[in-house]
Amino acid sequence: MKSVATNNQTQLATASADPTLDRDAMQFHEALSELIRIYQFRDRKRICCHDISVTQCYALDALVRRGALTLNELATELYLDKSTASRVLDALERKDYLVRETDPEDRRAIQVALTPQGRELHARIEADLLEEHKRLLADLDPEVRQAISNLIGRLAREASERFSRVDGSCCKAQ
Amino acid sequence: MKSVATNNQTQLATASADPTLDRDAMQFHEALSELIRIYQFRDRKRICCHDISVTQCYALDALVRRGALTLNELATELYLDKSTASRVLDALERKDYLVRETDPEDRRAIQVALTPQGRELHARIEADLLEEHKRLLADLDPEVRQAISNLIGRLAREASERFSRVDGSCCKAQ
DNA sequence: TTATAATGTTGGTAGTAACAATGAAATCGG
DNA sequence: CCGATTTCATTGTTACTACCAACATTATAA
Repeated sequence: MKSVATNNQTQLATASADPTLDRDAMQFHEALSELIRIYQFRDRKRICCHDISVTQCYALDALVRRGALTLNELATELYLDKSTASRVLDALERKDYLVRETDPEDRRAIQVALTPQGRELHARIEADLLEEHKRLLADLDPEVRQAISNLIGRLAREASERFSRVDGSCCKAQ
Repeated sequence: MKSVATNNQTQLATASADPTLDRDAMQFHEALSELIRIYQFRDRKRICCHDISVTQCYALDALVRRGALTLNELATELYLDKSTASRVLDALERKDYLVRETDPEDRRAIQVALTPQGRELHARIEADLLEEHKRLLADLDPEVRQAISNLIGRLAREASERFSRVDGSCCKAQ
């Protein structure tokens, strides 16, 4: 179906229905790949500022967005193993960014809650990112900004649906 | 909403010049964060299909885009330490996706070149991604597709400039 | 009550990535 | 030309991440 060394097949697949789709998709693919690539590398060196890692940052963010969570909920939210999530919490708890509290309704479970320091760190990181994004948007027209946000939001939603549907566990790698 | 309860200064900074920028930037920030987040998690489990990791995939991609490279060039391209890049090559060479060849002009250096298998794997991965992106774009108008690609390309370029300029080595983490 | 399931923790293992040190080859200065 | 320095790639070491499996504790079902 998709041995692409040649591009005849993909053309055949959709050319009749939508002649520009292939070219548009190619352009989109190149642009998005580059964007993802840049942000991914940036993540390693910049998002995780102040003294936390990328995963820890996502954990903080999840706790701000969703409020106090149990470890299982957090692990699900972050697509992590619960043991990994537990260790992520260890690190954040050591730095006083959150606390584990036993759930009064289910004494097996814990409620993970941010401390003021954790909330403050998250706010600082968010503010930094927002500032960056503001600079990126500054010289665009307001209606273009709106269009971008809408489109990116839509992309995110569609991507999310697609990825959650498929879920083949690839990448054991080595 | 969100974390930004704290910062009046960002409002002061630009409110007079551009009244919608703050709100637009906020929306953009949320949309983009979500997109990045989704792609980042997907990376871990899906891009790296077939039998290679994310980093290995980027290495393949760099070799396709830039042709044969020395290890140093590749490490720079991937923002990796030389030693890490060398081990990435180990893995890919073991799977016969590339070969190391001594550079005839500098016998300290190696030229890393893809094998036919490596090229074919890259083509297959690209084709998969392209197919996904095609599906994402399929129900958008052609002019909207163009606008998206242009905007994303621009975002990538601006982000790239910004990130390469700053380069504070954060994230020692733990 | 006992059996089963769920929650979170810990141990073990593998992979990733950085820093440091090394060997080998090229380059520079005298 | 020769020694010192620099550059290129690799190996050793260390730290972190993430997965699986096993476990103690608690909840729920039979």
